[in-house]
Amino acid sequence: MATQRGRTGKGNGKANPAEDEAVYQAILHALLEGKLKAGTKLAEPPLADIFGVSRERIRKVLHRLGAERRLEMIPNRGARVPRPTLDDVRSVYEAHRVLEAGVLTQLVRHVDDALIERLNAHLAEERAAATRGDRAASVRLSGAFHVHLVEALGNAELSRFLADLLSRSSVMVSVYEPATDSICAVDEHGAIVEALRARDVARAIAVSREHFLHVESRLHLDDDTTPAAEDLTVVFGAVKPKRRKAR
Amino acid sequence: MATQRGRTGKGNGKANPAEDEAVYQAILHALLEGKLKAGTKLAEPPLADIFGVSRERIRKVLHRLGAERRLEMIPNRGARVPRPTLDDVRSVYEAHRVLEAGVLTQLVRHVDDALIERLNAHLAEERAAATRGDRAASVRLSGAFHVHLVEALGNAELSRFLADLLSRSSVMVSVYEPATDSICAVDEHGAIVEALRARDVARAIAVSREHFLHVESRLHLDDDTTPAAEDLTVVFGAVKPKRRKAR
DNA sequence: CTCGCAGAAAATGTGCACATTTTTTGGAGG
DNA sequence: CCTCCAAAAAATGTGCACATTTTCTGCGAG
Repeated sequence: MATQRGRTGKGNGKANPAEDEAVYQAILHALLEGKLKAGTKLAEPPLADIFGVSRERIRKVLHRLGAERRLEMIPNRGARVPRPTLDDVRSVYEAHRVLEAGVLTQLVRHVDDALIERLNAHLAEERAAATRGDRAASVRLSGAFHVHLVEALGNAELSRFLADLLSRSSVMVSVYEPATDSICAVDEHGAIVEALRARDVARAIAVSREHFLHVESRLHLDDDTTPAAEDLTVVFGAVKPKRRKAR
Repeated sequence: MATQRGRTGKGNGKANPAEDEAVYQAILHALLEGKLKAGTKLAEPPLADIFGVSRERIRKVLHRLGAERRLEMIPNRGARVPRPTLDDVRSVYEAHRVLEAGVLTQLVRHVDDALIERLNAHLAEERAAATRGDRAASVRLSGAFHVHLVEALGNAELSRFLADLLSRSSVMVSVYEPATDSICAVDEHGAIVEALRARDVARAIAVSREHFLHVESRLHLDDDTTPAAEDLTVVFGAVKPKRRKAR
């Protein structure tokens, strides 16, 4: 009865954009969180089952994620979590590095005390998280630092591009995990702010560059390439278990 | 007979990805070419009629273009050609400027004679088009110059971002047409190459910056804001007139 | 035991029939 | 002549029933 199968089941096309968004967010979140391992197949029927929505709903979301290049869509063969190569990862880091060089170049023209103050406040947060040993917060704040830099320019296009790069690299760390030990070097962030305060473009760029190369160097290839079969019901554990399949 | 309307028309789900692509390309092309004025409503039924495909096909393409932010999608209200504000345009130009600063910074580390030679060859083409008075070619080559620069880095992410910016600004010129007179200053491109050859980062960036500001300054607001109602059959004139409506 | 290959099962792709908005139309009243 | 409002018309959104394609399965030949 759960889904009224009686009759020919004429469409009752009731609009519910929030539901689309919920499914989208759930899958995206699982993706960014690294809960979905690279190579995992995302089939429509099981997902529709798990979220308790129609298959069309799932289909639309999957295609959207594909258009955003967060999923790999193959015609007639469905969606898979992409398995980035090491070169892909380097490409993303390099892009971030190049972008930040441009951002810093532009930023030194607009630095003011207020900006420096805001950045320093952020650095304080980072240090607090580091000494606290809160790794999750450290990772998050580390990325947020670069977001702060680009957002200081107030350019929506650039901000969006950076957000795209960050989300993509955050997925990648789950494949090429950058060593769980020491955290992203808050001091390097501090050095960037210091160079900015001094209006020293060359130094800011140099420090930023070193920072990225440092992070990049920590990447190591996990050649075990786990076949990565996964149980989706576990990943999206009890999100909206309207219906289930017995089998 | 063209589209077998007899029977209840049960789904004949024959896959034809090429058709999707054709419709997508047709609309995208019209958009980039500036044939679709800002604010134009793109309704599904007429488009389906013009291209001779099902409405679902059109719908999918429209949503895809919306996801790429080339069309403005409003829930329950369909797709419209976006009407960028002057600030939007400036934002795109600024993003391009900032990005190129980063690209040049990175590029001076990898310049070699072969690259300089390629760029000079391109400049020769630009000059030829300019003296020939071929405005269309000039505009195209002017954009291609910047593409050459970023592609010299061989970074797919950066190339994609630039392509995105360029395609967006090309749409915008149809709204804020940057004076049909003198062309994009080939000399400024030449100065960038010259600075690259000399490995002079600061100068390259400065020249590039001036170049963009120069182009930006030519933008002028067309406040006439044409109501822009348009006949789609004219825009997509006889692309695939399988069926037509009499009315 | 491996390989190959039908047949079955499952998954993806598409048109269509509606439900739900939104937009247009046509007067009635001020 | 303009404004407001209800009914009609048109457009968008959604589930579903298929067709098509891919993947899985079982079994027999080498």
